[in-house]
Amino acid sequence: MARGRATSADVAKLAGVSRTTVSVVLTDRQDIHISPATRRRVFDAAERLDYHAHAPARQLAAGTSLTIGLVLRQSSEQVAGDALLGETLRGVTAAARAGGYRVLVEALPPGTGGYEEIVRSRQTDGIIVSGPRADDVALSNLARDDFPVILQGWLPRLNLPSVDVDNRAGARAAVELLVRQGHRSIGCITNAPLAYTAALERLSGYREALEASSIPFDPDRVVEAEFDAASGYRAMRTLLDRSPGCTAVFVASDVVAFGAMGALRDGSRRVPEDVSVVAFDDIPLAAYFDPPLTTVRIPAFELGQAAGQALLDRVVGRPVAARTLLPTELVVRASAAPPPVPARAVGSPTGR
Amino acid sequence: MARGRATSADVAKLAGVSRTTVSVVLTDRQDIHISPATRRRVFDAAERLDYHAHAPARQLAAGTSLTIGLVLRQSSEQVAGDALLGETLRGVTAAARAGGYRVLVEALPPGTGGYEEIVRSRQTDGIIVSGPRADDVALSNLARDDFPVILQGWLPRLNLPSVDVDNRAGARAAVELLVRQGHRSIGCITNAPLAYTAALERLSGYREALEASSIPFDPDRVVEAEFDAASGYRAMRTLLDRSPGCTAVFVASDVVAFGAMGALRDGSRRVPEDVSVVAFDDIPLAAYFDPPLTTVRIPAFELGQAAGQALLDRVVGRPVAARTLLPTELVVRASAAPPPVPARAVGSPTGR
DNA sequence: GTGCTTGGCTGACGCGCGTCAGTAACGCGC
DNA sequence: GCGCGTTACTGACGCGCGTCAGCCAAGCAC
Repeated sequence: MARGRATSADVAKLAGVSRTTVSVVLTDRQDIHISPATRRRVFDAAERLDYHAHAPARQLAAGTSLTIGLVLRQSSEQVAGDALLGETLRGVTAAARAGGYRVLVEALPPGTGGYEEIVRSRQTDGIIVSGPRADDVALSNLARDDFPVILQGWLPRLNLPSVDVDNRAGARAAVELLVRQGHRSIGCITNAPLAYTAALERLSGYREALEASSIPFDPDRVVEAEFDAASGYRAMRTLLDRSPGCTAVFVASDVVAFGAMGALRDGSRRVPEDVSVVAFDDIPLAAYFDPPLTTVRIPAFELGQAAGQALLDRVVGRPVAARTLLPTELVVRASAAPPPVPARAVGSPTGR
Repeated sequence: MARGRATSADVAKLAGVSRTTVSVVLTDRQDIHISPATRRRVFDAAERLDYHAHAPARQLAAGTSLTIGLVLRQSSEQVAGDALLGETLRGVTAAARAGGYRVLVEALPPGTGGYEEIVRSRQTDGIIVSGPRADDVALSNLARDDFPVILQGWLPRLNLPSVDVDNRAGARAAVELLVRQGHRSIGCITNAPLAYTAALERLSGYREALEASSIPFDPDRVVEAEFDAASGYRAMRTLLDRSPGCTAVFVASDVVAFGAMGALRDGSRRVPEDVSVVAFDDIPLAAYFDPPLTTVRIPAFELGQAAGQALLDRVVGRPVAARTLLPTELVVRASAAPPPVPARAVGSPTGR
């Protein structure tokens, strides 16, 4: 009885007006004037009947679902390890709510599909695809059919608006700090296989910083990890093997860095006395690493919010930038310090 | 043109059948027989037109949204620090998908409201409320009106089905390990203020373990933290002040324990040589703590899955247990060891 | 041939809402 | 008194689908 059963017709009858008037009042349409007295009667009746408009009916009639989709394409391990996911999710929902929208989440490991259905069936007005992969057929179909899609992350080919963090600039800033501290032998452990654009971008930032300081790039000093601490541990062992002379390492993920620091401990290297570590993400625990981690902060909430906002813009037809890059911030803590031995040119930008 | 514009009428026309037949075929109704030939014609036509049923229209006609809601009531800090959120979310979506449902997520810090609207407006057929608070008026309204609601977490008063991890048993197992190792002076740092039932339950488990071993409960040895590593750091300082004699601490959250271990380091206590630490959650990083953390594993994915399944059962009217408690598992690593000094009765269950 | 089933399909209604063209009442200037 | 807005509201249609009673032809027993 009380289960939201009242319809707008009931409200109309109780208020002594037509259903149209009820609709006009409750959707708060500005272009049609209804006298304050009538308006009030409608509100009262609606409240008395505990009326709530039936969302599907409204969606059918209005032609809009007022819902956006968030599709998580990351693998299970990525999701599990992504300490910033909650923040990003909050950002998306915040942006959606601000625009009067809801958020439908689809967590689909790559391989499984079917998420295009939620937008093709008009259950959502558009989707944000997080962690897109280049081999995603559904995604290119959607792009071809001009559905509202925003990429959170980046894909080179597809002509879809993307919102991301400025991975390259962030990585560059991190490595530049190491250079400024006097390091010349700097390793790099990626956050993921290089098929992931974010990993590639961060690696590019690393290279840029080296090149800007005329430090030759040495492929032997780059080791790929994949998302979790275990891979970071292994990568650091490999790096220590291949390039024992490194005085600093840029690890492109805090979680991976956590494992890497474990490997340094096990190899009896002190951080930062023997080896400096700078990482990427600034997860909540980073400040409590031992030593506290110097890392590049990702504005996770803002990232979600920006993606949500971009999608809403796209949905209502406002222009959307092809690529939005959110700035990062280097958070300096204690895991990076000048190198141990002769310490050439401490404090000067390069050793030129 | 290609934007999902084809309706079932178009399919019917192309296939040379009625709209009813199209509906019957595409919704795969078992109780009405359609000849294989006709069936095939319908499928072909649908595919040729790239037909996708309009979800809102279907929802309106069928009276079900095939969508469930997941309402996150945790504070922003909790969400940010909840390393297991992604897993739980995956579990919920997995259960939903298995039942043909979608998941709508509402991330609403306490204080903000309005989430009851998604179920009152029939946008979702039911909701899972994660991190429910006792003072949530919307929640009691929903319970009163008999809407399908599943609590993830527990609330004493409300008569709503709940799915949770067995916090008490998990905590008890953790503390029993410490007792078995010979500890008699065991502190406790909660994961949250005791207004949170999970925190209270874990504290109860701690007390039970002590009582079972005839170790007196000392309120001075219990310090409340709140979700993050910073509070764990502070709590441990307090505990060290108040009860310097503790040889072990049960910290009811890995993240809090991470901060607490920082405080131990700063206080020149070694783990586990001077102080043993056992925690709760088993976040992905726990295995890489220094030393690797002995902790109680929460089956996060299964938790979400169980909650999702319970809600689906509730929605279709199947009976649902009033309280489902998922078992935890004590993961023994290196952060707990027998106490330093005389080590009374190592290996025997209690020191009786 | 008649009556009765059965399989295979359709016509028409209804779900609850948004919306537009239209109407009735009213004021106002001349 | 007439024309001409304005204001405040309503009637009726349509959104795209699920569904049920009912229809027709074919098969079968007698």
